[in-house]
Amino acid sequence: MAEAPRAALALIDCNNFYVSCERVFDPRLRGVPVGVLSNNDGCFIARSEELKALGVRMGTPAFQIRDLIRRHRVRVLSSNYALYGSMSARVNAVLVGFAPAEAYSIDETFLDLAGIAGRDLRPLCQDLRATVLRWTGIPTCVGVGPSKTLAKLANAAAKADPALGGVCDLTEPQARAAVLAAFPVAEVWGVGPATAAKLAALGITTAAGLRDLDPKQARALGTVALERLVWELRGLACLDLELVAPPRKGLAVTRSFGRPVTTLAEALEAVAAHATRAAEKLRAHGLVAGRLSAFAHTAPHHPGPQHHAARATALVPMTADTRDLVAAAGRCLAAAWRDGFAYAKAGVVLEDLCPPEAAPRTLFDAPRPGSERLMAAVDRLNARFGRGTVFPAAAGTERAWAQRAAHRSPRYTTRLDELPVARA
DNA sequence: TCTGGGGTCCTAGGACCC
DNA sequence: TCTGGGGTCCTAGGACCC
Repeated sequence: MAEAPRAALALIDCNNFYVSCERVFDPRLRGVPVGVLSNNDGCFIARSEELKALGVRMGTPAFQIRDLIRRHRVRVLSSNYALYGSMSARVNAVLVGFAPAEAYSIDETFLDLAGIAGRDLRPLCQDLRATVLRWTGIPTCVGVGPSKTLAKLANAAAKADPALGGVCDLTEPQARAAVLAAFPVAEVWGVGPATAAKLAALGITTAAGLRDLDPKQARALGTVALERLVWELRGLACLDLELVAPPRKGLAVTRSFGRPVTTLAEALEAVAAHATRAAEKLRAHGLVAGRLSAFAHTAPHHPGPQHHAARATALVPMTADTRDLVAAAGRCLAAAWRDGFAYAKAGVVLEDLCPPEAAPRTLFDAPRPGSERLMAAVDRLNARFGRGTVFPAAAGTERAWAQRAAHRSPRYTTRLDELPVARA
């Protein structure tokens, strides 16, 4: 009987992805501590190795380490998602040339190496890293294992130990034992703080400990997800590679305000702008929505009275028309609004998404005539002349509530007027 | 003064039905 | 002197991920 092909999944993870993207286009950022901030210039969401070495943790609020930033001349950047999204597409374009691929997140891709398994995979993985680096400028690490969870774990091991040269292969059970015994269970993919605490109470602190937990006990302790994790750590793949992206279920546009908002009029403007952006995203996916909710809430970190204003409504008929979504969002927020609070954040969430041809027909609520053609024209104008060229009046022009983004780099790869310039 | 945004999956519990 | 059992659907909230 022929032996079944050995399962081998590779996870390619870009190193310090956002920082690496910035460094591709600005060499002055190389070799110095660099951090990229979240929206609103709030906290650090990407750090160069030099910044990690200074002890700056993921998610640290920028204002808390102002001193350290000045002392060590940390280069601080606002996030530039147009650049990162486009660089991510470049990396994936390289990877799909190697093997069937699942783009898991903006900086991680799984590859199915089963067809190539049975020989040493390390030279292939090194070739893959070198090709991505040469063609995109982005450094990566590669982890290989018989399941997604073990591939993730192998990747973390490759990142942690420079001696491995950026590649760690855990397909062989002998290779796994030592790595799992040294790997903190709290860092296993799928184990968050709540589960880690429950496991610690049982004396389980390493990935090896979780692997050896009775699957039934794992299910009782957590959920079916924790039981699956035990099997995955034992080398049994429970999570399939998703070569075709599953249909999207929901979509949200939420933003903190640049400063506290106290009036309904201002919050309505913000929510109209968010609904406008949500409608654009919805149409870009070729979908319509059946349900919308809008919210505004106060800042949970701040003292003072807290309030979370939120309402949802059905969209009948289902729609992707900016005018419908802006109107629905405004009605929801106005209905939920209470005066007397300092609101910090607002958003619009769309759910029950489906392609228009799958949307139920309604007898009495006909869709707006000409909606599709009008929206297509608006999208074309905004694509050609820049986002925000055409927008509903309700979204306002003052935008005093808008976010800070004081340090954004140019959109090198997606805007002609922001192309990098080389002087020779 | 200053603490992100956008997703998915799972479960419990209520409403409702036969 | 005593109130079934089982099924589906929906929603809210928790947990986790990047």
